[in-house]
Amino acid sequence: MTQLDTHGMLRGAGLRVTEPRRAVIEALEGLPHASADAVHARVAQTLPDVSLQTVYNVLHDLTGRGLARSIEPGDHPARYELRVGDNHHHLVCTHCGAIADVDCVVGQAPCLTPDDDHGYAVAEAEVTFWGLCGDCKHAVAAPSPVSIHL
Amino acid sequence: MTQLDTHGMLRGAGLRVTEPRRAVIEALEGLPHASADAVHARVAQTLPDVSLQTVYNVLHDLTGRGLARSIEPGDHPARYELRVGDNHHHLVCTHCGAIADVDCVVGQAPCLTPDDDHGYAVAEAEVTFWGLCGDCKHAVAAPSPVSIHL
DNA sequence: TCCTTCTTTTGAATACTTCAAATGACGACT
DNA sequence: AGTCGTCATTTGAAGTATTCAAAAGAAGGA
Repeated sequence: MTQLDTHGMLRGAGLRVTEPRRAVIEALEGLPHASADAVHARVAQTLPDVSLQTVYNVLHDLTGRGLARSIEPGDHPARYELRVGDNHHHLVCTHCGAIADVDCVVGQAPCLTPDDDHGYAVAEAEVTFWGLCGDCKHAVAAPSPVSIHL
Repeated sequence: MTQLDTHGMLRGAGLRVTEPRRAVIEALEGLPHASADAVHARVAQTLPDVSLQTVYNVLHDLTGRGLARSIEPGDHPARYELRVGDNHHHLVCTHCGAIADVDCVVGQAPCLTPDDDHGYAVAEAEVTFWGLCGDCKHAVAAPSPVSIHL
C-alpha cells in the first residue's frame, strides 16, 4: 500500500493541514475518478461532520495548487484524481460515467498537436475515449425482460 | 452562400418541417458552435415567440437524428454544430469558451487507440485542445489598468 | 378536409456547483 | 506555551444549464 504523505503534500503546496483536507486526499487515493459526492460519502465514514461544501472547497484548492486534477466528461458530474503531471487520458462510459485511465503509449506530454491553431495558445491536448464499460456493455445490449417493464 | 435545404434535411430524417426547426438549423449555419442560448437569441430575431425550451427540444431532435452534433466542453454550456460525419476535433478557449474546428491532428497515431481498453467497447475518440483564443490571450496576459479596478 | 400523431408552449423541477457571512482552527511569531 | 492574524469550515441560500410534464396547437397522410 502506498503511504501518502498528506501533511507534506499540503504544506508543500502552501495549504494548511486540516483533517478534512487529509481525508479528501485519502479518499481520492482509495477512489480514483470519484465525484465530489462520492468523495464526500467516503470522507463521511471517518469525519461525519464534514460538509459537501467543504469537499468542494478542498477539491477546488487541491486542483488550484496542482495536487489534483478534475475531469469533466460531458454531461456527467465532475470527477477528480490525484494523478497529475503524467500524461494520461481517459475511457469514459457513455452509460454510467465510469472512468478508466489510459496511459499514453507514446510517452511524453501532448502527443498530438493541431494542424492549425487558429491563433490559440494551446496548453493541452485532452483525449477522451467514449464507449460502454464492461458492465454496461451487457446491461444495455441485452436488457433483462424485467428491466423492460420498469 | 451555401443554400441549406432545411426541408429536405428534416424530412429525410423523419422529422416534421416546422418554422422553429428550420430557424434553428439556419441559426447553426450562421453560428457554428453556438450554445442553446445563442441559437435561441438568433432564432428570436425572426421568430420572437419561439421558446428556449423549443430550441432545446429541436437541438435534441437534431442530434438524435444525426443532423447536428453537441460539444460539451468541461464546465462551459453545451455547443452545437451541423458538421457531422466528418472526423474533426476542437480547440476550446479555457477563458471564454470560444471554439474553433481542427480538421486533423498531427502526431502519433497510437494515441488515438487506447493501449488497454479495460473491457470497454470504445465507440469514439474525442480530442480537445485547451488553450487561450486570440482575444483572451491578450486580455488575460496583459489586462488594461482600467480593468484591474473593476 | 379530417384525424392522428408529433410539436410547441408554459411552468415548474432537477442536478451540480458556487456564493456569502459568521464561526472556528492552523501555525507563525513572541 | 500563548497570542493573534489569516485561512478553513459551516450553514444556508442562490445560480446556471438543462430536463420533465401536461395541455394546446400544427403537420401531413388518408
